[in-house]
Amino acid sequence: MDKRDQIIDAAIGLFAEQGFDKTSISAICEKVGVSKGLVFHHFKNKDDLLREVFIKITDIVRNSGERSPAITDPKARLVAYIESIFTAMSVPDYKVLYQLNFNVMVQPATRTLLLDLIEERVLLMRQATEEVFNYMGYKNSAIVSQMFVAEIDGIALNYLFSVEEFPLDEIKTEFIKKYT
Amino acid sequence: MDKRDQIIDAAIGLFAEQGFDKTSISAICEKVGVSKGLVFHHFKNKDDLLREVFIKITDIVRNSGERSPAITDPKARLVAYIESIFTAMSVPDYKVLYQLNFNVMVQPATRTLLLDLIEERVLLMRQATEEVFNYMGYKNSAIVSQMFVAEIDGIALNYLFSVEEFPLDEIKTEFIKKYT
Amino acid sequence: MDKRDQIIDAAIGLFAEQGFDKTSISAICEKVGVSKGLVFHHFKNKDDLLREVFIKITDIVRNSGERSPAITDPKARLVAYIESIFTAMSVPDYKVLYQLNFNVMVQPATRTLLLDLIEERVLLMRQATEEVFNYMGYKNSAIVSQMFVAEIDGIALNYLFSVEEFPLDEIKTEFIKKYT
Amino acid sequence: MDKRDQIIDAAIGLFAEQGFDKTSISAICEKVGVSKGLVFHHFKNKDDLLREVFIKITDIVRNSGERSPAITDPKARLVAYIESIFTAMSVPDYKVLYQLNFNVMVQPATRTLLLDLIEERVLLMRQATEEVFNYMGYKNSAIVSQMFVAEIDGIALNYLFSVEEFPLDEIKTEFIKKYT
DNA sequence: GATGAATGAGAATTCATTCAT
DNA sequence: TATGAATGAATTCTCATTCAT
Repeated sequence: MDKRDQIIDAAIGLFAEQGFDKTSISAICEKVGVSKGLVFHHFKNKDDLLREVFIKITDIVRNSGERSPAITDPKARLVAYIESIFTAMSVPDYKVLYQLNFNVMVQPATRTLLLDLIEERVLLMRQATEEVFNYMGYKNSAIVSQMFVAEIDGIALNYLFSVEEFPLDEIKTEFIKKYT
Repeated sequence: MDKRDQIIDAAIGLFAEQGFDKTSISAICEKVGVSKGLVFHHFKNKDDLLREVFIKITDIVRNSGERSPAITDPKARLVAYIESIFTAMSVPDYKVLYQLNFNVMVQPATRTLLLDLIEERVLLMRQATEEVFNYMGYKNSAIVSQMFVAEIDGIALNYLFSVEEFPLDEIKTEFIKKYT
Repeated sequence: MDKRDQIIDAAIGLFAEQGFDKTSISAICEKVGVSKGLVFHHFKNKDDLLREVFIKITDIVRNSGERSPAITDPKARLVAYIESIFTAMSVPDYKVLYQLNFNVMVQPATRTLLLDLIEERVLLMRQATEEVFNYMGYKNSAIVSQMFVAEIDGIALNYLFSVEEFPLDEIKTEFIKKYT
Repeated sequence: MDKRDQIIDAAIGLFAEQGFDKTSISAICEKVGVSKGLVFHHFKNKDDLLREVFIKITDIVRNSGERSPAITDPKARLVAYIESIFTAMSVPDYKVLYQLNFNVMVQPATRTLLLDLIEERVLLMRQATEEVFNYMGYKNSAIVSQMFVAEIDGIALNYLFSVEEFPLDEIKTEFIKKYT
């Protein structure tokens, strides 16, 4: 794999684990085994690297979402949708992405930096959700899906950052019940 | 007001606005008009200051929550509870606290630092919520209130950090509908 | 002497010897025996240090110029004036200041940075010169003194940066002859 | 034109505008549209490039000076000589060369690097000047021409780097008057 | 001739923290 | 309590230069 890609991947991991600010370029270099110079050869600065990281994550999320099979029953489709989300949340590889996501959205500095990319991603998720709710015949699907997305965010947040064990499965069951 | 308290207050504001990492001790000193020496006279180090900040916020939250009047009707009580939460969210003074809260919880370094205090606060909120659901006769009030808290978190997150305008009132209405 | 002043003095020497760009903060620190941190404690950044250096030099020049005795004969006064300038040029302590001066004025980046201070100093010198020429009864003393100052600059430049030996005394004699 | 020549030309422009130190090889590459590798293929290092730049400028100056027509009257010849110098100073294309010249002569590092080339050029100018003064019958033409060259330098310096408008024409008139 | 990935040395700057006063 | 000089470690970033292709 390309050194440039290796750097991005290492950055994804470290940014997620330690946060953007607490991750030094040196740490990334050590992980990949390249010089600091190379990072600045490929990326204008640290902020630029973060943007590229964010773009790559969005791509991963986008591509992973496309394998939903064609389910015709509206209710079954919603259930499948919710389940795919909860599954993604608990896959180790994806956990990291979620963590990074929150990290970056909540931090004022990084948030500003990525505002356009965040907006793009939010839209992406809202559209996918709205479609499902439309298919179920909701009249106020716009509001409902905005709430739905928010709630999923909250559950992910509590799951990923909970102090004690988080009963994801029970929550999922309850969540599905509420929406069907 | 005590210089010590002034420092804590300034820190709350700056930590919320810029994040813990991006806020330098110097910036706090400038805002309050004291020397760096004084900050380290009152607080062992920057981490210690953050803990004091977090403790003060928990106190504010705790005290603000106690003025709920005794409502006897279960459903009305839940509605009042939800409404008090949504109201708190939108009061400017409290917004800052929420922001700081997310900031600190999502950042691995600060999260570790405050783990015990976070746990205490989470418990506090969960108990208050569980009581309301118990009163409504929920059998699985433990799970439901955990989900409820998570969802509130998500809504707060989306409200506070949304790119576009967030329709808090419509979401509130929909949210109440779902739980009653 | 104050550490701050020591830093400025060391900077004057090194900036003159090596040029502003080629002088690292580390080099200054080594010369004075302080940490890099201290330099940035006293000066906002390297540019700021340069400004303080320039201000100090202007002060030195200003104070050194005031000891001209009251000579009544116009011609004698001009000669004394020219001689004081040529003397200053050749005193080792002052040589450094001249060198730094040229260095900083010719370099686009530093020039821009110091524009206001340079202007102030140029005015200072022009006024002193114009007074002397006025006293001699020149009608176009404005132009003549501007030319005079320019010529002095040129002579200093050639003297300070000449490849071979520069016959300062002969030039002085010739220069005086031309103006009297 | 040769890529090598294009690089030199771009370097002349950038070195003059920003100074040698502040001009990165990358900047030159961008301007010409070539890779960094190519620059180091043609020039041993950045210092070598500067030498080539200086050599090219000396050539330009040398060639431009040769078109002086044969004037027999000594005084007229001096006036023509002075006028050709003042004219050169104000032609935009030449201004850049003068600027670069000062830049490089005053900066200790570059000065050392180019010492032999500078000496050659200084000699060139001094000889041309001395010839004119000899033709006018000056006995001490060596000293006079050294002073003359210095003064011209000073006037150029003040003209090129003056804060306010510099009255080049009036100065020229006055300058000619003084020497005739 | 020509490219561009890769390096390594060094630069400015930031910042928590200590300590003498 | 209160100040502010002083430190040292870490961090981002720049840049000339090399080298395989």
